[in-house]
Amino acid sequence: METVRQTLRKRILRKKIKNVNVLYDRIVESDLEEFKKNLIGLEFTDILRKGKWLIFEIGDYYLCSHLRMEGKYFIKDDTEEIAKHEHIIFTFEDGTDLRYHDTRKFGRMNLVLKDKLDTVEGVRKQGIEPIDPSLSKEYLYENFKSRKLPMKTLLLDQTIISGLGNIYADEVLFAAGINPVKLGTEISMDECDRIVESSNSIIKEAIKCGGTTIRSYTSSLGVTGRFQQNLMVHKRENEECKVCGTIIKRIVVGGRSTYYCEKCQK
DNA sequence: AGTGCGACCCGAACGC
DNA sequence: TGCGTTCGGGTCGCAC
Repeated sequence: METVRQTLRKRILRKKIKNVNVLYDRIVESDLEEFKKNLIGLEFTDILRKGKWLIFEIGDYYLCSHLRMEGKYFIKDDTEEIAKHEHIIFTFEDGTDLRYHDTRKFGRMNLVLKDKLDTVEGVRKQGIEPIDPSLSKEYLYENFKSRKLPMKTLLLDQTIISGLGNIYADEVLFAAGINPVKLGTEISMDECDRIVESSNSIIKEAIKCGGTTIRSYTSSLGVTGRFQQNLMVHKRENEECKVCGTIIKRIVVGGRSTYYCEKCQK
């Protein structure tokens, strides 16, 4: 998401919106008519990010956008035909479009006045980012110690740590040497410290790499990440652990595919 | 209150 | 150059 933010930021700021075309209503959670009308004539002035939410600054508003599993943004000439799965189209006065593409239609957008940002529940409830220095072992310990849920599930809880998805959660647990099914109630202060360190270094490195692209087709704006080369466990079922050679296992935790090394992760 | 699980969608990958 | 089934980079709501 940070890669998407940085790339988009270079390409769409200071361009006046001439038209907004919504082809699939349910993506827009805020009032649809306001969404279609209020953005016309305005320019994006900045793009922020909170966890996996992109937050476009525009006039008196924030446009909050969550891409969920497969949402992507493309910039195209406005003369190009609308492709399948392009659901929301912002047309700029310079003849280009910003197009939101989402195969599974899971993504969501909310247009809110700036002082109402907290009314977007998902945005408001975000926890602390791995790259935020205020993420501490004490904070994690307090949030984990009473929870009878597997650590894998707790790392995916965006209200505790903000921004870890299924890939990075597996990688953080591997780097921290923690078994994904270990319960929050069983976790030590030292393990929390390792989660702070691992999540910070993994996310920083992933941002440097331009993110992770697993499925081989074009990602947002045609940008392809390189972090998949650094993956130690995720999507590596039946392959050897790069540290100890043990065969990587795949299990399901909280309904999510989970990859781990049973020797390295106790 | 906290936890488990189906729903939301669709295409790709898989099994036969 | 089949066809049905399963699975998934995420989150929410509902049942228990």
